[in-house]
Amino acid sequence: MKHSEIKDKIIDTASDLFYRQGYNLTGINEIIKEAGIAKATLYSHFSTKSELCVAYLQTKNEAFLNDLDAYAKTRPVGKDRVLSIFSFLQEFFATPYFNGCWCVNTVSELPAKDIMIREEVQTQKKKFLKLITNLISDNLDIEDDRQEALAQQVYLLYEGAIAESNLHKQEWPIATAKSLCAQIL
Amino acid sequence: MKHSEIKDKIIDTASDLFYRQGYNLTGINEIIKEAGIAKATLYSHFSTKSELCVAYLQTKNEAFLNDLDAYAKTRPVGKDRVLSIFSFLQEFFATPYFNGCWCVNTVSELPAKDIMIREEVQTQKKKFLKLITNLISDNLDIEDDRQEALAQQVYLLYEGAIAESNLHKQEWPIATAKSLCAQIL
DNA sequence: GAACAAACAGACAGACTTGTCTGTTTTGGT
DNA sequence: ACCAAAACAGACAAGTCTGTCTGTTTGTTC
Repeated sequence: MKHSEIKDKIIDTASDLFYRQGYNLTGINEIIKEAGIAKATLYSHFSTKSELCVAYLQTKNEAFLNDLDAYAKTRPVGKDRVLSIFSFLQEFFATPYFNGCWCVNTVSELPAKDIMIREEVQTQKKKFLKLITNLISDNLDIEDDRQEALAQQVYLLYEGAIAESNLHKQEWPIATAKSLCAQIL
Repeated sequence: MKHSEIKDKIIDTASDLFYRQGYNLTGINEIIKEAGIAKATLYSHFSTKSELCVAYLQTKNEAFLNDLDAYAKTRPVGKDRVLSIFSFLQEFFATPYFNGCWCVNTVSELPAKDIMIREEVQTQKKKFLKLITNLISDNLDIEDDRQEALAQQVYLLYEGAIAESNLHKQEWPIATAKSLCAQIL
């Protein structure tokens, strides 16, 4: 296996475990066992567990933004395309892998003073907000100075929906957010 | 100190630490040191750390519902009284103690299979949803069959606001939720 | 084939964790 | 003033964790 392939394998395995079980409840030993690599190999790629956590968040978020963007493009231009972020979430919720938002989950586990990871999460959420803003400006006929405020509202609905559908293990928060979003667009 | 006073002291201390630092990052030894009690005393009141966690969530939630209810009653009847839940959140956010939602934070830390605490959180959130429903039916002139759906929307906005204001450490998600709520009432 | 880099297995240090247990001191009710 | 219940201090068991280190094996390049 190539050097970079091993690195990817580590990230993939860690991502799966971190997301399913949580960061603190997943040990380094479990990761290396699952990935089938030696401990020294992991530490030659990532010098701390925290560093691996950042890679996990980045990888997960990049895939999310790409998948969501591709998904939206399959919908007809207009309102539908903006609302598709909730359809996307509904499909994600229906899978057995769904466990809420990786960013929120990770931040909840860390001490408030762990600035590095909190900032990483904030950066990623800003990218997501940017994606929503672009969806709105590309698909709706709204004056420029209202776009930002509308994007924040949609963002808030999405975040509420993913958190609450996970907490209750029910779909209604997503449906509620979607219909409210349709109402304000 | 009376028996029940010691129990309260344990819960108060544990609540403070669990909320500030997280459940997994707070050890039993830290709690007893901070509370100034012996370990055996703690274990005579709570047989496991998990049991103490349930007491923490119940106490915190009860206080929250009572405080919120009392706060709302200081506002004029009508829309204002419903919107006051966001003013309440804004005041909470402004304190140095603010660290998001204790329920969401705790659930994020626990293994998915920890049913007991997840169910406790779901129960408490249903009580909160009930409080919102009551606020709506008491203060707005809305047909009965729309009340439940509206309450779910307001609930979703609140939950999004508390989570995101905590994640970004900024107030705008609360203001956004409040104005969107005012729009749909 | 020799040499060098990287992955391997796994022991180990040191510091944590929860929960139990022993034995001593304090406290409250009669 | 006595007695029992309860709180005290803290050692201890048995397990967890991250990160380091030693030594062996594999794979690639010259």
